[in-house]
Amino acid sequence: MVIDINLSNPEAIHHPAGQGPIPQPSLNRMSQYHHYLMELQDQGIDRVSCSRIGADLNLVPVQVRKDLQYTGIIGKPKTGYVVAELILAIESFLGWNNVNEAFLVGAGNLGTALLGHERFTKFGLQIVAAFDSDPSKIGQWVHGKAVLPLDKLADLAQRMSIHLGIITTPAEAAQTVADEMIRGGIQAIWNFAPARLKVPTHVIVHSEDLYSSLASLSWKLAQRFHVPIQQEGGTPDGVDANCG
Amino acid sequence: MVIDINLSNPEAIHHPAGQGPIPQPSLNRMSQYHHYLMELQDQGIDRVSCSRIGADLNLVPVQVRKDLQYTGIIGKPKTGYVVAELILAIESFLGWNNVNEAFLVGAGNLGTALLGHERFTKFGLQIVAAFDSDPSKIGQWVHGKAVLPLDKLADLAQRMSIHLGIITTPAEAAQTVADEMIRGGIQAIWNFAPARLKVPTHVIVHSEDLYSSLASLSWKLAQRFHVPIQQEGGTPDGVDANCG
DNA sequence: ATAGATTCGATCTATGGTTATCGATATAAA
DNA sequence: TTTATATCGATAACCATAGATCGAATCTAT
Ligand SMILES: NC(=O)c1ccc[n+]([C@@H]2O[C@H](COP(=O)([O-])OP(=O)(O)OC[C@H]3O[C@@H](n4cnc5c(N)ncnc54)[C@H](O)[C@@H]3O)[C@@H](O)[C@H]2O)c1
Ligand SMILES: NC(=O)c1ccc[n+]([C@@H]2O[C@H](COP(=O)([O-])OP(=O)(O)OC[C@H]3O[C@@H](n4cnc5c(N)ncnc54)[C@H](O)[C@@H]3O)[C@@H](O)[C@H]2O)c1
Repeated sequence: MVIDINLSNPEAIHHPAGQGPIPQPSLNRMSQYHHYLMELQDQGIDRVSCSRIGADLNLVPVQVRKDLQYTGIIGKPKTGYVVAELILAIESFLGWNNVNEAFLVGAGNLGTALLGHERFTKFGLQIVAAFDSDPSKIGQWVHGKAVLPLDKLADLAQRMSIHLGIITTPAEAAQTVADEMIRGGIQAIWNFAPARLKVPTHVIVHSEDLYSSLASLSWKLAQRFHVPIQQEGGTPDGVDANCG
Repeated sequence: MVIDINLSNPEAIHHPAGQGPIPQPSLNRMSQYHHYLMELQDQGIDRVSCSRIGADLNLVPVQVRKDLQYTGIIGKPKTGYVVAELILAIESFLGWNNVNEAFLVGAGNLGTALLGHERFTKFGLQIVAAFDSDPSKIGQWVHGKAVLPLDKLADLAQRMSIHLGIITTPAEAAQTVADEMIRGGIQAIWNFAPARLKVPTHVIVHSEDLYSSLASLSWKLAQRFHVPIQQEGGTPDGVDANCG
């Protein structure tokens, strides 16, 4: 999910050159393009067209073209784009060529998984420390990162100029943690707890709602089994097969 | 990101009573409503209006009303909805009152986190077994679930009538795993690997693309720091604060 | 009992994102 | 060199979703 979307404030999202806003869905597709292009590069393919990308990613070519235009890349008729250039364009567009140092709070199941995910560094995300409130976890090391007491967060974030916070605590604690992060000057929060965070407008919050995805999935699955009668001229199962 | 959306096929999504399609964004919001209503119930509140919900969830009341109508719930003017009824309506709508038994493949970092998440059972998801290809993991128990060899999956899925598969393997293995799941008659796949799965049209795939979220987040963060000049009458930072 | 306030449900409009179309341009083949 | 074809980039049409409005229903307070 993601889905997601659901901009409570439909304020335009502007991209660096100021050449107009970028739709959130386009932004979400960027990492797909990036991943796909990396595969192409591994295969030694150095040029690619929107039609090719679209065919492989199940998108109409014109949508691919529009999305890529936001990165500022310029393609050549008949040839398409240079894969290497395109990858760089996307990485630069997303800011993946700079490192974002982050603090993670909640060294539990999910937090541990994220802490152990080295691949994040390839995408500019460097989790530098973990925080928890559980005395038995404080002082331990998880995947090479120290678990510190939560009350050290704000001060450290400020001193280390950390701008990104990741919340993997239970929902009940999420707001407290977010407040603490903001107190430390953190600008953006990646929230995995199913909670609506109240934050000042200048703070970016991106909530990863797994339950929302689960809802979507189980609804579709329920459709599949409980309404086999429904047949009104459309597809046998009126449910789209691929979304995310 | 949640997200998403990105229906490659804009085929209508129909809901049980066949009273028209439900927008994917509405579906995604359902779990938010559910979570919020549970909180209300904990606080002993038994009635709620769309205005109230909207105020608390940062949505306009009319959108809340529309979303809730999809569940078939019927409200009373002046009073609003009965919280308990509404919760049941949403759960029944999403199929959360039935149990979805699932197989998980890839008992690594993320897989372990999911296996250990008991709360899923509250939402109808019961992960009954894990699978892996790593001989050192096979035969072990993770959070009380056996880790079995992948080649047992198809047969077991069929015999146990498992309809849901969860993929938490590296991207390279995802397609193989998906194929195996489909061979076992699995109808829906919750995919956490950053890979586009090719599946028959009758199989539902929901990809949880964390990199996509990360992209969105890091783009917004990059905006924040690299374009402080941009000031064209709108908000100081033209980036929306809350999305998911 | 009646007046007033509030909210639901339905219809209509606006916005934003997706998709189709068209001209321009670069490559490849004749 | 010329011609055919594929692809880009821009514009325009289209469609889904979000948001506004309005009448009808219900509750509360006088
Ligand atoms: N694990 C999953 O698969 C999964 C799936 C979906 C959603 N989530 C959500 O992710 C979050 C974390 O899930 P989890 O399974 O890792 O839970 P967990 O219980 O394993 O870990 C939570 C951690 O947060 C710490 N914590 C609690 N209160 C804190 C506070 N006030 N300050 C700092 N740390 C605090 C706990 O000590 C613990 O280490 C939850 O909100 C959960 O709903 C998890
Ligand atoms: N851990 C995270 O925080 C995180 C974040 C974003 C995305 N992801 C994605 O989730 C997936 C899993 O991540 P992870 O960190 O748990 O990786 P991991 O390496 O810890 O675990 C992967 C597991 O899959 C198993 N596996 C490999 N090939 C297999 C096959 N063919 N059949 C069955 N099992 C196989 C491995 O033995 C291992 O146990 C990856 O695709 C990763 O990109 C993970």
